[in-house]
Amino acid sequence: MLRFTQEADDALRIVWLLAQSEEVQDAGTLAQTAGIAPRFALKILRKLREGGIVASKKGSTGGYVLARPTGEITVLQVLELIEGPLYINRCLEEGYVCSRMGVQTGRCVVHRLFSDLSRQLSAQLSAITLEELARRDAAYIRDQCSE
Amino acid sequence: MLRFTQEADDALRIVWLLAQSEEVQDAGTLAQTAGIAPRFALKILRKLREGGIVASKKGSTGGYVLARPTGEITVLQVLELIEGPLYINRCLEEGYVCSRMGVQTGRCVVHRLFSDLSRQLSAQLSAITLEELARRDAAYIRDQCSE
DNA sequence: TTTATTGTATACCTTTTTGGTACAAATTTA
DNA sequence: TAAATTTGTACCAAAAAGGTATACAATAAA
Repeated sequence: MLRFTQEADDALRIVWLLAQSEEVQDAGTLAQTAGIAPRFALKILRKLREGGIVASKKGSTGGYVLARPTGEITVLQVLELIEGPLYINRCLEEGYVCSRMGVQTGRCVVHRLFSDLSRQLSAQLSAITLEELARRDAAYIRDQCSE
Repeated sequence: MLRFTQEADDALRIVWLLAQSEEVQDAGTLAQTAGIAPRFALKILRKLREGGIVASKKGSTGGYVLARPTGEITVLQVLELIEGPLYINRCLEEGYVCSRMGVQTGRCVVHRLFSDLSRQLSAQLSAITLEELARRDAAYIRDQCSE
């Protein structure tokens, strides 16, 4: 149905919250303010940590922080970390063998169409860093207030 | 996982095949040349018919034809007919109520991000008609041969 | 050193989506 | 009438997604 998963959406929200403050935030608080089931948030946080987007600190004053500056984390990185490589259609997957409609000769129209779209989308998403997102947010709020 | 469904892909292939020839083509033949399970193709063809993209003719010499000229059928129309409205994320759906992160004030960054992306993608897909697709295909083949 | 708090890891369950099938009925042509 | 085709409804099975349970390990503060 061409949807991002809930999990990817949630991940983005968590990362966004972490980008809003420099301080360590614990999983429970993050989950609550983002509106995510606590256990599920932990699952996501683990993936973010393994992917090097987030760093964790254990113990009673523990929690999570961004592992890198906001200018070095792109939306695409977050989404792909959760969902895997961004391919808009099955036939674009690594190692996918398709025997239909001229693929043998590299002439499948459908394949090329999806391939182009997928590339464009990836390019767009990798151009948006958390820093950029914050800039947009600020600009949006400014515009709202000036009305 | 942000994938178009197999069904949408199949629908596009069927429509593409129909666009290649003016003649009536029966479901069996279409299914075979497109590499789709025969019964499944029928299911798709029914949707395409209800959606006014394809016209059908019953009886022993029956089959399917495009209901409109190729310049008046867009890729978006075909995809949305199968998958429903193109929303890249849940929170963009009609009537979806989201209580998270400033949506109340219309300030949810994530929502706006997905909203923008979704709109862009829709615009792109609705700009591509079957006619345009054929043009691209011809251009592609021309380039291939000139090498 | 104990205890509370937090993260880590694995396995499991439930629901939804997706892909595909069965079968009977209706329609047209030969 | 017989054969070939579309039509329509209902159903089923596999996969993906979303979320939970349980047990365990690490850390910091009391």
